[in-house]
Amino acid sequence: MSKSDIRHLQIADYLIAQIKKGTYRIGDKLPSEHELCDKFQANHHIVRTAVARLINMGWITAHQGKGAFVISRPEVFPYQLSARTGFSENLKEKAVPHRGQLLHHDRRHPTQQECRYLNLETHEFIYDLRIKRFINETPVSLSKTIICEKDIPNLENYLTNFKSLYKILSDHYRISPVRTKSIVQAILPNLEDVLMLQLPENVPLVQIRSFANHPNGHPFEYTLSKMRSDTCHYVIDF
Amino acid sequence: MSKSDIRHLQIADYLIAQIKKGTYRIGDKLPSEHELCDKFQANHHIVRTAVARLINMGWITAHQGKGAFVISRPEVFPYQLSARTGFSENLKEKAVPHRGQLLHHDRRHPTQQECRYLNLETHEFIYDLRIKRFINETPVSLSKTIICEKDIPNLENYLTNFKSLYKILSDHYRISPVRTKSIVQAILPNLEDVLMLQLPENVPLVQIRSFANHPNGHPFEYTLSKMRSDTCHYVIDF
DNA sequence: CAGTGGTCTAGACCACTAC
DNA sequence: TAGTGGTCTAGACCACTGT
Repeated sequence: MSKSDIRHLQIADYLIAQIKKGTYRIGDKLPSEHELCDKFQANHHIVRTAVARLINMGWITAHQGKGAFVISRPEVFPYQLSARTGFSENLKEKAVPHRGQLLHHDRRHPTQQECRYLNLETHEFIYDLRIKRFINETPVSLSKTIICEKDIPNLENYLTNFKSLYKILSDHYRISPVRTKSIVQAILPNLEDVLMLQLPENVPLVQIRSFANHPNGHPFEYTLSKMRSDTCHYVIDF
Repeated sequence: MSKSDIRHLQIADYLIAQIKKGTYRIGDKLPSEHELCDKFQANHHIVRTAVARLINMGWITAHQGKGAFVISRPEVFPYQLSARTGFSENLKEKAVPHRGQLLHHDRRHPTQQECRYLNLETHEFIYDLRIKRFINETPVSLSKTIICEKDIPNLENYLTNFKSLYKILSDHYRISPVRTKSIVQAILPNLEDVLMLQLPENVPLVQIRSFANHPNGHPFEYTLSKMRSDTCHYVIDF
């Protein structure tokens, strides 16, 4: 049996084609799962996995009790990946409501890997920040940032009423980190990501691991971020 | 009912934790689905969706008749995303067996979108190339490239025994395109991608849309590529 | 052949929405 | 209350692997 014979993939493919063709337009309600079962002479399960595929691919959303609707694609925001910009800097030029929420912060010794990344000794200290970011009050990304403590003593003092990390670094330390390298992957969210970002279980995320230097040139910051790419695209200008 | 109560997500999470902890090591066989059903007192279906999740997340592979095994992560290849490099140029420095296969080529008029991208009129011509790329004989990416015909007349003549597009451009036209912009997203494969890349249905892919100029500065090439990110990571140096 | 993963059916029960 | 999507059970049948 070939993949192309698989019933739920066929059904998903057919529904996507219908949406592309305009049979179902943006905002339209799809037939109910019950109706789709009749139409395709298939089981509830099969129809559901097909529908789930459309949800994960970003074609539709479903709401219990209401139905499944072709997505009115929210505006997609370009997120510039460059040597100099952070999340807020990127969006504030545009008139986009956005914010960062500090989930957790910690001052601790670095792990061995973090020592390699930031060129530190294990007895030194780092700050470990977990940040959740929103656009239009929709959660779009989770990130974990590790920064050398010696460059930014007493960071804790500035973390109340957190808004933007790069703003704190700029306002209180006059540091504007310089991104040197980013590694890009596509991943599926783990259970924590699913809960934190209120995602369907199989929506793909862009994961970026970035390294940034202190303006004076030494390794300063390591960030791992995971972002939904249905609301935000990374853009690189060369 | 919260997402964290969902049985198959719990089971997947548990199995992942076991792999991380080392209970199952690289190359080990997981218990059979039947055994997992017993262990978790859950249905075949539920166990299977949990297992499917691990497959899609890249933790395990499954083979009919044999079992499911913790993945011996194949070497991950860094793919440099820069202004000047193509696929082959990127990998040939490393001793990695790789090749490109030309699936299809066409000389035709551009669509309206392609006209905008390449600054063309609808009566001009473009080449439309579909290329599938392999690393170690594993298919890793599919791409669609649109190039202005006027800069590369009679491209057809050089497409037999296709190996690398950028090599053809360099050898026969002395053109080395300059990438100006890339847009990065995470997507799920459509049915065609699944078949062509021999993928599990829900493995996330990195999709990159790139624009490149002719060395003399005018828009020259537009490429949409989809790549598995379990075998290849995009790396950007700033 | 038995054991394993892969696809599908039939049907129960729940939670949410709209009327 | 009826209709909708969401989770799960029980069990059939197939395809592939190793003996």
